[in-house]
Amino acid sequence: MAEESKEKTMNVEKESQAERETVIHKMQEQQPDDEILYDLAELFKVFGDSTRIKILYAMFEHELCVNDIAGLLNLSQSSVSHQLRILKTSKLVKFRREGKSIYYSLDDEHVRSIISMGMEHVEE
Amino acid sequence: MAEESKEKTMNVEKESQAERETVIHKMQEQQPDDEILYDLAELFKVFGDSTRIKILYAMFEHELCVNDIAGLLNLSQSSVSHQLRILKTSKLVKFRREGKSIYYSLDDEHVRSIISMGMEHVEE
DNA sequence: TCAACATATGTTTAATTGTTCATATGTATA
DNA sequence: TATACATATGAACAATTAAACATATGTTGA
Repeated sequence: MAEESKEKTMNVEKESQAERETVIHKMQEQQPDDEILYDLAELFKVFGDSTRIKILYAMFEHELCVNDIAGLLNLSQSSVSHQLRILKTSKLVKFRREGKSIYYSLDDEHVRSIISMGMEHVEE
Repeated sequence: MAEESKEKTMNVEKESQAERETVIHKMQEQQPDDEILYDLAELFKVFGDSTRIKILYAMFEHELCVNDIAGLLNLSQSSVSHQLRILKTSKLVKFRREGKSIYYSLDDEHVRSIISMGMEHVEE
């Protein structure tokens, strides 16, 4: 009796173990291509620098030119320009020229959403 | 006449320039504390590594133990464990012990949302 | 308690990356 | 077109960090 119960339990465990392996196997197929996950990581890497986050956040409400940003955040013009290039390349910001100045702004709503979600997580 | 028109234009430009400066000044006050933006960047930094993204994505549907992950993603046990520690510290994953194994899963819906948002941006 | 398994941690090394300084490009105006 | 202003770019350096290897901790069952 105790023997049977034990065996039964073991069988159940074996089965759920086998099931788990099947699930895991399926997951391996469902997992997106490495390339896409690599791109995804690259995207978050761009958000993962405090200077760039400050720049992005500053543009939340209003477009800004390079000098505005440098003054606002107390950063060198060069540093801001380098970071804006990275943000441009990742399509996180867009820009328009007006005379001598170039005005930058957030490229789309995804950017806002991602930052907002992150904020919610951080503020807990 | 032409003179007056020019002056008027200049005034308008001056005013909007002053307005812009006011707006920028307000922004400086609205900008969250440096510390929060620093934490936010730190959070995204955690998402900004392809190994960690792969691990997180693997856990999208199902909890996994360290060995599962290592096997699934073809990573060393050590590497997975190190990365899980980082994910734990950032509260992106939670875990429960079952016998010898420790099962990890995504900590909350924010994690899923942030990754999904990122995916949408990348897939464009 | 001991052996085997699962996970965690410490350390070293190679590669990545943000900033700074110097300089270049581009634009408007006198 | 010459000068000043706004932005971009190149190169060098310092700091960060992921992976690998070795080892430690913790758990189970004999």
